[in-house]
Parts: sequence; C-alpha cells; structure tokens
Amino acid sequence: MATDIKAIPVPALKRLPSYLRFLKKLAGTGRDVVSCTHIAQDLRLDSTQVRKDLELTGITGRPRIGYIVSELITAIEEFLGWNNCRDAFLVGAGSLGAALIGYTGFRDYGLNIVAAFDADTRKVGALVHDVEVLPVSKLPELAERMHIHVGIITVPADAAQEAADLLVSGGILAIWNFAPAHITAPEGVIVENVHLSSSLAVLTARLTETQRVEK
Amino acid sequence: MATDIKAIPVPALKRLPSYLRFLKKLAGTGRDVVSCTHIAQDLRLDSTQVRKDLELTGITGRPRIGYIVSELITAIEEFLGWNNCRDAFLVGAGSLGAALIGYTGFRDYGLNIVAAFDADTRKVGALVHDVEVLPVSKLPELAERMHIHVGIITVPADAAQEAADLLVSGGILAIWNFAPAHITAPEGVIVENVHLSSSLAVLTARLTETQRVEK
DNA sequence: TAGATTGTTAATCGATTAACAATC
DNA sequence: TAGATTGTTAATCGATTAACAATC
Repeated sequence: MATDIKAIPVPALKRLPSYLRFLKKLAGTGRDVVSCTHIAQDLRLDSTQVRKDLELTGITGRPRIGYIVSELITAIEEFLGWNNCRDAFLVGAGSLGAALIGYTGFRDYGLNIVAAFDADTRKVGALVHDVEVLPVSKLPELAERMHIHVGIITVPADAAQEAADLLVSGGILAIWNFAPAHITAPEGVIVENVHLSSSLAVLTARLTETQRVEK
Repeated sequence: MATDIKAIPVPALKRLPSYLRFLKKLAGTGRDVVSCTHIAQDLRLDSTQVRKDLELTGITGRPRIGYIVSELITAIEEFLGWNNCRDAFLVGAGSLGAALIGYTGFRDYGLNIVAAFDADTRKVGALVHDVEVLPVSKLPELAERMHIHVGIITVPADAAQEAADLLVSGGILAIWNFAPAHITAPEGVIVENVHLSSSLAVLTARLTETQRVEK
C-alpha cells in the first residue's frame, strides 16, 4: 500500500487552530516573519511541539529567521481544508442550533451552514438568522442533490442516533455531534463529538480536588 | 508532601460522563449489575480501559459479577463533584450564552447558571430563560457575596480576556471558556476551554484527507 | 466445580520533551 | 563571524493495551 503515511496525531490537529488565530492577529500588526519560540511563548506551549505541529502542514522555515507568516497561515488553512468553504446541514433548530447558525466565525473554519432541519412541524418554515428551517423528511434527498458532506447534530440526546441515521442516509460523510449521546455510524463516516459533559467533568473534578485538598 | 497522589489522567476524566450516561440508561431498564465488558461494548471501548477508569472513582467490583449500577453511578458523580449542585455566573448573553442558560441538562452535571452578565446595556435587565441579565460592573461584588466559584465565558474572542479578568477579580476559581481565544488566568485558577475550532479541525482535516485519497 | 470478571502488573504504543547538528 | 532558529534524531513520559493471577 502506498498510503502508509503516518496518521495525523489528534492533539496536534487540535492545536493548529490556535496557531492560526495567533498568526492572523500577528499578520494584522504587520509582522511578516515568526519563530516557533514566539508562537510557543504566546500560547504557553513547548517550542519543539509547535515546530513538529507546523511540520505536519508541510511548511518549511528558515534557520535563524523563522517562518513567513502569510505562508504559514495558508499552509495551515490548506492542511485543515479551511481554504475553501464547505456547506453543511444542521439537524435540530433549538437554541444551540440557532447559536451555531448565528455564529459567523465558522466561515473562518471553512464551514457554512446552509439549511436547518427539525422534526417539530411548528419550527418548520421559520427563519433562523436567515437560514430556513425545513422538515427532516426533506433532508436525505436535499443532501444528495446539493452534495452536502457535513452534518451537524444539535437535537436532544434521545433523538441523536435518529438524526445521525438520517444524515447518513443522505450520503453525509462527516458528522459534528453536539448531542450528549454516543452515536454510531457506518465505517467511513467521520464522527466528531462535542461533549460538553466531558469538558465540564475536567473542570469540576479539578475544582472538587482542590477544594478537598484545602479543607 | 502527603499529596503525592498520582494526577488524574484527563482522557479518563473525559470518558467518565459517557459511562454515567450509559449507567443511568441501564438503571432505567431495571438492571442493577454491570460488567466492564458490557460498558465497553456499548461505547466501543477497551474493557481494561473502562476498568481502570472506574478504579479512579474508588469503586470496587466483584469478580464474576461486576459492579452494582447504583453504586457506580454514585461513585462517578461524587468523584466528578456532580452530586451537589454548583452555582455559576455566565458572561456574555448572546445566542450561545442563551443556549447554555436554556440547557437544563447541566443540572445533571451539578451546574446551575444563576445569573448572566453583559457589557451591552441594551441587554441588561432582560430575562433569558428566567435568568436575569445584569451589568458586568456588578459581577465581582455579587460573585464574592454569593460565593460563586464557576464562571462561564460566552463573549466574542476580543472580549474574552477581559471577561476572564473580571471573573478572577470576583474570586472565581474555575473558568469554562467558550470564546475562541487563548485566555490567561493566575496560578490556581482552573481554565477549561471549549474550542469548537479544535473539534472542527479534527473533522475537516480527516474529511480533506479522505477526499484527497479518493481522488 | 468451571468460568467469567475483577484487580494488578507488564508490554506496547504514541505523544511530548530534550539534545544537537545543520544553516542562514 | 556568531548566534538564533530550523530540522531531526533520541530519551522520556504517560496512556493504552495485553497478560494473568485472584476470586466469587
């Protein structure tokens, strides 16, 4: 097999967006060259780690000088696939769904939510931040016709698997799941979970720990 | 030092909530005993990993039998500090803030958002899901008086550090940051970030990768 | 009893960090 | 040139997985 390239480490992938943010801020100030040390200092990371992470994107720097800021921004964006926008469907037009639709920052991440779907007929037809809410029954056909590859799930936990199945039946290739539920999808379909409970667990466990120690 | 206990591994901590979800579902069906194999199967994990994770909570099972579901639920909840509710303040009453306030599920995670704050005077005075929006200037004094230890940041990126400083000045001990920005806080203050861009980076990088391979 | 499962120790794997030569 | 920084290899650290004895 020719595809014997090493898998991209997830922790590295998760750090790239913060580099991008920093670099864009830097570009705004007119700086056109940056070193790993500089990035690492701002983000409180190890400079070797930053260098290895940047290496993933295929960029090369110059000893003594560093990296060209604009080149680096382009390299990261291309590596993440953020350089050209992807259209996405969202299932579950509740308050979280509305918040995601309303967040304009996703454009920077190459994501564009073009339609929302809801099982609740009372929500169908409404406009959420200029995005129309459609009945879930229309999803599979529309996804196929519009060549949508990304689906976002913002339904309650007990409807999450159903929403996932719906997206899969429409030929979606990647699911961004915000529902507090474990969902399964066929081999080949990417599932990325945003489990707020996991994040909160880290926070509360640490807090409980420090408060236990202090007493 | 007596506090030479091994640090709790973050990945393990992040898995605990999913166990809890599964166990509660199980308890609902009337089952009162469960094995690691059973949990691992449902969540597509390694059973040894599940056992090690549960070990963290201090629970002991019985060979051949497994763990008592109700005991396990209590053990995880106590370990995470989810058994008694914490009051929290939220800064930034935009659509994401509103979504978090409106999400009743946080009660299960021991979190109760009692007040929202915003710098925008036009938002002040409004009610968001029965929670009053107050001016940010009132935050430090109120946080101190009400013994609030947890602060949630849902402001735009450029106001995030300011919001963090405000919370810190009110004596907050832990910050749950939803703003797409790197924030710094004094030693001892816990900062847990929900960086949607990191999560999306994993999704889009994988998607770009598979699409690259297919062509 | 036999066998499933826990508890625990050892082996493996992968990510982070350290070391250092190459270079502009 | 001298020295800062990249690129790369090696060492360390921590998490996952495997192995196996203890036990109900």
